[in-house]
Amino acid sequence: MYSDIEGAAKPAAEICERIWLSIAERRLRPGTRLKEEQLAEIFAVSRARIRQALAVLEGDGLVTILPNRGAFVAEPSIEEARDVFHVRKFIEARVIERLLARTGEADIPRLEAHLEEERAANARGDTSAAIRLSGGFHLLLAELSGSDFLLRVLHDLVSRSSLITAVYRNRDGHNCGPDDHGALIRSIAEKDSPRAQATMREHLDHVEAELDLDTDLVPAADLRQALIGPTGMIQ
Amino acid sequence: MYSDIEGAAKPAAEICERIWLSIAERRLRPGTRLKEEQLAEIFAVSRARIRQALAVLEGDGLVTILPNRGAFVAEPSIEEARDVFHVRKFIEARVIERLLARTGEADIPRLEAHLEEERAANARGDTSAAIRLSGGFHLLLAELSGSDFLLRVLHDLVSRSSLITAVYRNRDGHNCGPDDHGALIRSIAEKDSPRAQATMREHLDHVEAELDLDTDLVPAADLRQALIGPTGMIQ
DNA sequence: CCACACAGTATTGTCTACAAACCTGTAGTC
DNA sequence: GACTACAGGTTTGTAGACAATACTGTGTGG
Repeated sequence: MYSDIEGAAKPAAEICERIWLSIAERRLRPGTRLKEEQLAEIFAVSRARIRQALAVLEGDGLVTILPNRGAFVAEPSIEEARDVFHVRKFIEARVIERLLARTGEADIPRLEAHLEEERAANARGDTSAAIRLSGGFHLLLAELSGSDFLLRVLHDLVSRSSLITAVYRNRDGHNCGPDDHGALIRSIAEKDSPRAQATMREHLDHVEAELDLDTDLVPAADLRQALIGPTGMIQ
Repeated sequence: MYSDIEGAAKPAAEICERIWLSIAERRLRPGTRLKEEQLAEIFAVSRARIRQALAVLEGDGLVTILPNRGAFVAEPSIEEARDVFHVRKFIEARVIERLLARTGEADIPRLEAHLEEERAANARGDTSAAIRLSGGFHLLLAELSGSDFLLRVLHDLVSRSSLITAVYRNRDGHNCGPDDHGALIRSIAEKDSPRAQATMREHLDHVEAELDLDTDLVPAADLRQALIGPTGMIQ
């Protein structure tokens, strides 16, 4: 997820990865305060490195930074969740369009190798790896599409999706089922662009359907709303 | 453009704004090296502030940072340009969809006030203001849509579009004509979502059509390609 | 005369120390 | 008894200095 970030500072990407995984695994709940010095001690690095890691995570929508206040695990709203998935459907359709427009003969083996890793992680119950690889599959597609821009946008979207899934998922299923990814690879191998795009759309619909985006039980997004309610009256 | 960035450090946003405007006005050409100390002296701030400004600009695709090498004004490829406009059409359609789904009675005056500013800037030949307000119109729509996520994504897209327009525009016209924005406001006022979305799409098509995205005359994107050519043979 | 290696210079990356802002708890006053 | 003002402590923001890395120019060997 963050391992492919360019830069001499390898540890910074590692810190992002660890924090991101902790959020995706629900070990860090939304709203949790992330003190810089505390993180610096945990990761045994200087505060400066923590600061730039937090800045990256803020850019990906995983943490919210309030000036002079500190960093907190972000709390995506239901509307944001819908927007993210809405946009993802278009972006990933474009990714597949670009992917199939390329030569792309050598891509299938790489995709299947990735899928195999996913299956192995699921088989041995390695949740961390499963989450990481699940998002990584979509990023691999974007990478193979050859568009740096789409890769960047999708990185952002996948990152946000991880947080959204952690907050709103209604059962303990993983982000994306490997079966869906397998079907996706088959569609791509057939080089039928409209059909592959449709498969992707169904896959994302499927992921979105596993979320509780209908309830108003947003988990303490705002203290005021959580205690008083939207109307402003004490309930 | 960058003026609404949250944060105690107001100057950082100002630096981003100045650099962005210089790029959009073609005062800074793609590939230009941006030395930190030099910028620090120009803006009379510390190098640390420059670094974080450059990091923000890199996130918006305006500059490219090479580790241990420095920051350079980015050089968007033609394919990236197409991707950006392709994505913009979907994002801005979504913005309008969300905007009209809201109550949005008080929005029209704000949009018209903004349009008036645009016209005034154009009338007095203030290119800086015209560029700033032209992008700002689209950001205002996103802001009025009420979606922080869409606003963020669109900020990124508008930013990249500015650079793309600066590189590839085939005449001296501004980014967006105010007339198009006027038609857009009328469509929105009528609360006919499909029609307003179509108007937006036409507007973006219009902007894209003013770019030279067919030529292979990418202005020195890569020194090797610029001097030797894609085939690798001396021409 | 050309190619390679080396050293000097300049620029970036990182760390540590200081200053400013915010929150919490306490004392004073109406 | 409750509200306001103030002080202490904690946390973030900023600046400056040091170390690492990459580029440029010169010298030497073939």
